[in-house]
Amino acid sequence: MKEIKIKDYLFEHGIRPVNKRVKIMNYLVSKRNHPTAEMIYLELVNEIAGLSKTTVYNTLNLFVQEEVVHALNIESNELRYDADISQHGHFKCKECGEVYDFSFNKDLIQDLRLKNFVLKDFQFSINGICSICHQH
Amino acid sequence: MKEIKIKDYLFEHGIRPVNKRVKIMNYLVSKRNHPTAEMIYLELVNEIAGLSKTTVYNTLNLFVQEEVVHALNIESNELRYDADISQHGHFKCKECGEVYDFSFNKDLIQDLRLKNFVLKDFQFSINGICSICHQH
DNA sequence: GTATCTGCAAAACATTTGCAATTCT
DNA sequence: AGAATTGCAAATGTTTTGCAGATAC
Repeated sequence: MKEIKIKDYLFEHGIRPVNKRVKIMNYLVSKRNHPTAEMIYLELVNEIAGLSKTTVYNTLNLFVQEEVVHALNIESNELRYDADISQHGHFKCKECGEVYDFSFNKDLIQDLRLKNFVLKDFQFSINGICSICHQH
Repeated sequence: MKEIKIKDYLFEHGIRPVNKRVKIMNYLVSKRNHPTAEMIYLELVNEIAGLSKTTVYNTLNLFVQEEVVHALNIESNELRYDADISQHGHFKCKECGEVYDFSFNKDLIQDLRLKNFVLKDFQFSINGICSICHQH
């Protein structure tokens, strides 16, 4: 997605597309690497003159609030961010730390205890060993 | 489960069943309320003379390491603990904050991207509105 | 008696907040 | 000009760590 498209996308979701926001969104959309705020800051601080961590946090919180980005609780000590807001789960490899997406069918949750519950946000994370690390 | 049973249970899992550990495990097993470390501390500090938060954390970390308790990433800013180590998910109500268990079948994951992956720990959390809050 | 456990205080760490300066339209 | 955004420094809140004293078996 081009930056001009991202500008439109943010604008359509009620987010003023100021430069730093566009750059951060562009990073999320093009890398698709489920980064932490720290990772985004470290990658962009050289590219964006005078970027601060506060702005990264402000921007990510705005994106989450306006629902163009999901915050992921994959690990307890850090929040990761994902611009893919379609329903999917995340697998994190204990060996290499890589995060992989996977799909699941929520219709297979059939528990009477959730009768008449309104299910809103799904967070499905699995950890283990990925196929690459498993070969060794 | 009686405290004597809990003593045996801890011992069988390689955990020396000292008094404070038995009390903390007993709390988790009898309440089944997915508490935070803070909640456990506040509930037990009156019952156990001179309990400290450090001991609560030490004990919970030991329980997680020895796999008699699961640490839950339901919310990003706090870890919750569950002595029910069977596979199940957690629903948290946005209104009342109550956490409910639900069962799921891991067959709902059908994704070729996880072929040859070793799936170890499952964390499935949903939030939304529970049936009680939804009536109002 | 020796290894383990405990608790205090301090440290670590990610994230949030207050507020003054800057920037955008 | 006026409102929104930014960034610094300080605050917050949870969890961890170092270490000396207490306790368990």
